Amino acid sequence: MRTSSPRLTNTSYALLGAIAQAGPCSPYDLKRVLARSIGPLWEVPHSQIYDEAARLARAGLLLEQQEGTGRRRLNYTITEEGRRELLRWLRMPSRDRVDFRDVGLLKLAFAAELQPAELRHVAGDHLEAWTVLRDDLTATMHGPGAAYVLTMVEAAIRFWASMREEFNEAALEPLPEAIPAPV
Amino acid sequence: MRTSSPRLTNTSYALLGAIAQAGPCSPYDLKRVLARSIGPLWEVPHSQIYDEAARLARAGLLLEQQEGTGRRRLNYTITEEGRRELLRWLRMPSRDRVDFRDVGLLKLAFAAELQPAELRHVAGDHLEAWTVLRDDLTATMHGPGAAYVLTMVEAAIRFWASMREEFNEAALEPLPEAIPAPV
DNA sequence: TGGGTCATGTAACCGGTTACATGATTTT
DNA sequence: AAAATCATGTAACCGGTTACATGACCCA
Repeated sequence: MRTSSPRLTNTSYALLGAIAQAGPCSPYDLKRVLARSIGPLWEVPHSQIYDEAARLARAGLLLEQQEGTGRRRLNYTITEEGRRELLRWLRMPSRDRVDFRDVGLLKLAFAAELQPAELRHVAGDHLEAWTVLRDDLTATMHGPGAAYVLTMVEAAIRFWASMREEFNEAALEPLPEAIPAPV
Repeated sequence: MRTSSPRLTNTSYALLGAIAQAGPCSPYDLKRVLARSIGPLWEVPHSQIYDEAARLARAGLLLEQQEGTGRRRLNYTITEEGRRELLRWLRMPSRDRVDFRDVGLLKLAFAAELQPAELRHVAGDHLEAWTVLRDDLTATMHGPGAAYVLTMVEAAIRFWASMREEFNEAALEPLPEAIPAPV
């Protein structure tokens, strides 16, 4: 049992946490558990789940077992060592940067050359996208993480809504007239 | 001039936008412009800026010129084609997923095994980190993106603050007594 | 029993990260 | 003129993404 693993990533802990939470899992189960607890703002593609689970098994943090019959799929169980590592990480201060990668932020930052009407359109676009996202995760996410993510999503929705209003008004206002030259 | 480029990434548009906004730039200038407009929630390491700027130049979207004297550093200017591509992207509906990768979300999702006191500690940790981040970006970020990011950061701060309160109260409450057996 | 979706995997590529390294400027 | 920091680059590695592919199960 290899106990010295080549550095665990956040994805590693996501898997450890999911298995600790849900019990023995197939990779597909893991995908579903993660969808419920982490949600669509931090997706882990299934191909990565296969890789990462195998890696964690090699590191001795998961136990890998293959079904003897039928689909012969792999099943993973957390080991005592895995649970210890998860708890250690949970208690450890978090030092990682937060990433908030939203194309809306990029566009906003560099949209100086767009007309107000175009900006309103951009804002409407993103308002729509965030609203769809909210409905999606309201339906699919559960647990303590959901409340956090919802908080953030609602904040984004309020922001884009007010931004659209702002440019609505801007678009309705007549363009500033040239100041008449004093006689 | 190669006009068919191998797919532009968000990072590509970040650089295009930065140069459109700030005029001719050295890679180091770009780093600073991005720090101001995109901020610390979407960092682009300087090594990547060098690579990406060279790629954009090969694609004909930036013009690369080397100083003839002194440090002989590279300077980039946006081309007409680059500006067109930037505008095209700005006007295009955004289809990319938003990524919100916050270790706090992970810990929250899988912290079921922690004691209330430990959870309070986690919440305090993240409240502190987000507060530091807010002060940082208040001082360093400027432009329309800053307001958006601030909105999100303030939401996170409110969330973690209320979460810490919640577990404070939980910790203050006496543990539920065993119900006295009826006589 | 055939079509669709669920489930499971493999493989190649590449953007991005991390680490190394050094020259130019500024400060003390 | 030494130290510190600013500025600039290179290079290797690897996690993560994308694309390919196939077998099992369900339902009409």
